[in-house]
Amino acid sequence: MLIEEKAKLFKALSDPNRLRILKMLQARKLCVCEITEILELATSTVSEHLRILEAVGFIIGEKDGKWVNYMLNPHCCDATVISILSMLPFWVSNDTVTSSDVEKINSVDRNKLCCK
Amino acid sequence: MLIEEKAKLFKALSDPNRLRILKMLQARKLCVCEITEILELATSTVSEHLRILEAVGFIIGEKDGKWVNYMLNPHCCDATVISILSMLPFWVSNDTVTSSDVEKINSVDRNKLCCK
DNA sequence: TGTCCATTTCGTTTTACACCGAAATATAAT
DNA sequence: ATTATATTTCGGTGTAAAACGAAATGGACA
Repeated sequence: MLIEEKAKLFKALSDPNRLRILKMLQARKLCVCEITEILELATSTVSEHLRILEAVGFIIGEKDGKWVNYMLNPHCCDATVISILSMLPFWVSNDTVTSSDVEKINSVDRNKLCCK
Repeated sequence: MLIEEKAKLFKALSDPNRLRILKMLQARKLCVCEITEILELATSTVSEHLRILEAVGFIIGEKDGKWVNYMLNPHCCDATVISILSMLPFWVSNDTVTSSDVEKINSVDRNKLCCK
C-alpha cells in the first residue's frame, strides 16, 4: 500500500464524528437514521462520513429492507486496517461524549425514528 | 483525553509527508535541513509539519548548536501516543517512497547541506 | 403501477490545511 | 560586534474537507 493510501486511513480517523461512529459500531450495527439521531447532524453529512469510512475498508453497509445497516468490516483483509480496528477500543475509550453515544444506542429505534 | 484530541492525533498522521518524517526519524534523529533536502519541500513547510507532530507528542525537537535535532519522543507518557508510535513500523513499512527516504538518510550531511 | 421513505448525490458555503517566499529570530563563527 | 546561517513565524494563495438543504435514487409495500 502506498504511503498516500496509509495517510488516507488516518485521515478517515481524523474527524471526531467519524471516531464516534466507529465507537458506536463497536456496540452494534446501525442504520443511517440512528447514527444521525445520535450525532445530531444532517443525514447527508452522516452519509458522507460513512462513505469515507467505507472507502478505506473500516466499515461496510448492508442493505436491509429500506434501511442500510452499517457495521465494522467483518471480512477485512488488509493487515493495517485490521490492526487499527483492533486497537480502536483501546484508543477511543469512554470519554464523556462516546460514553453518552453508546448509552443512546440502547434507546434509539429505527422504527420510531424514521416512520413518522 | 477528549475525542477531539484523539482525532488530532490521527490528523497529525493524515499527511503523507508527516508519515515520511516519522519513518525517517525511526532511523535516526534529523535536523530540519536534512528533512527538507529529502522531502524536497520549502523549509518553512517542513518546520510546520514538525510543529504539528511535536504538538501531539509524537516527536520532540532538541537544540544542538545552530541546528535543531528532531527525534521520536523518547519520554512520551500518553498510552495512545506510545502505542501508535510502536505500531508505526508495522503500518508504514517500506513502500517505494519511504525506502528511498531511508536510503537518502545515509548520505545526507547537515554540514554539506547547510554551510554553502 | 404508483407512493412512501431511507439513503445518496449534488451544489454551495464556510472553514481548515498545505504550501511558498519573505521577514523575524537565534545561534555560530569570524 | 558583525556577519552568516538554521529555524521559526507571518502573510497570502490555492485546494480540500465538513456542513447543510434540496433534489435524485432505489427499495418496500399498498
